[in-house]
Amino acid sequence: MSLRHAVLGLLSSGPASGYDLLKIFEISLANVWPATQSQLYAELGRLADAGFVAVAAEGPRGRKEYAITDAGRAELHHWMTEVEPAQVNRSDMLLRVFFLGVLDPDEARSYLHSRAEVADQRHRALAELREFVTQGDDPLSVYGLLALEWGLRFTATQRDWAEWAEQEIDRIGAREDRREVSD
Amino acid sequence: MSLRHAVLGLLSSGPASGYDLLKIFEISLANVWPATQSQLYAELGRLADAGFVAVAAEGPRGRKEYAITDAGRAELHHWMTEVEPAQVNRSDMLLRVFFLGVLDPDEARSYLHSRAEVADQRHRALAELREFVTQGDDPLSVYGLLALEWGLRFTATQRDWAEWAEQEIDRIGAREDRREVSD
DNA sequence: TGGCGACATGTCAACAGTGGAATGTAGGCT
DNA sequence: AGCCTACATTCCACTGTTGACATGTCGCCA
Repeated sequence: MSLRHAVLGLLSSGPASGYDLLKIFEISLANVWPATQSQLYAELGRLADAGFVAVAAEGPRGRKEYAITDAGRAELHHWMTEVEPAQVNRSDMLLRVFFLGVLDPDEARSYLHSRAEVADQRHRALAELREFVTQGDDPLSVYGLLALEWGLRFTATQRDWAEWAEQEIDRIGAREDRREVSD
Repeated sequence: MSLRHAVLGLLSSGPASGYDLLKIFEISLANVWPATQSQLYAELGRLADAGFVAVAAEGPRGRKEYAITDAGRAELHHWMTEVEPAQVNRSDMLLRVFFLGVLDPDEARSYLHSRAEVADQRHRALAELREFVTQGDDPLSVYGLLALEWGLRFTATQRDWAEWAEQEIDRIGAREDRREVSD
């Protein structure tokens, strides 16, 4: 049920159409809570039925501008302050780690190496984005920068872990070799 | 479609019933890829239809032991080596950060403070788990320890970030106060 | 003025995940 | 012998997510 709160959150800083929201989802929320167009329009409909948003204006091409209502603001506030964020986040990246034993050591190392590279790339992309964003003036909201910092730290941790884990595979191999000799 | 690979991965180290697998999901995979009983049994059925697993033995109480087939092993290997892990992971924790502006500074700080505390608790629980696991002998597979280390690092990063962000809220407040004075 | 690209919304089928209910059996303890 | 617990499976309704398809319009530029 977080899509609905993402929409309420976006509308909390001003009215927008489904189309507008879709753009914002693609740009700023893409790495946190991606949403497709079908989902978005459907959610706007449900939100309107529930009285959390209302059509504030109609424009050309059937454009409907939605604005958040007081009930919507209350719901958003409630979600922000009273609802515990989910504690588990599924990760197919980590799921594979559990089964690394089905690969041979070279493949396992290669998997971890790729994780490190991907994390490093994402880290550098975010660093560049921050550069870009802090230079211009008003830019991404202040809170967007907190999220960006999270991404920076997270990708760095991920990269370092993957590099460590890759070396760990070697150490495991060495350990098993010794055991074979002593057997 | 990762549930199916989680099941294949578990079956790759030996046959098990749906009930057995459910236990394993609750214990070792709970933090990586949680699954419910209904999902599991349904997936086992589909996997059997697809020829990736087969009923190896039937036991008391209608127990069916499933074993992975060669086709299943091939599918698992393919998924491990050829399929790119998802790069985005939805996070309602981070989604809220984007909208921290709708809260007043006290509430925002409190939100971040809770995140730091939860992360710290989880960190300590994992540290204890590792203690427990590395003391006994064979324990969690070696690769499980890589995942555990990931959790340790991730929770530490999360805690540190949340503590930093909490202070950042103060700095933002101070900055805006100065601006008000100069206006 | 003709057409293209961006604007804009809506619908549908399929799959994935959640939570709960129903049902029944085997084995161990008293 | 009876009962309780753990074992074990199946089904269902609901929600959330994806991707594709369908449809139409406005405004600008050649």
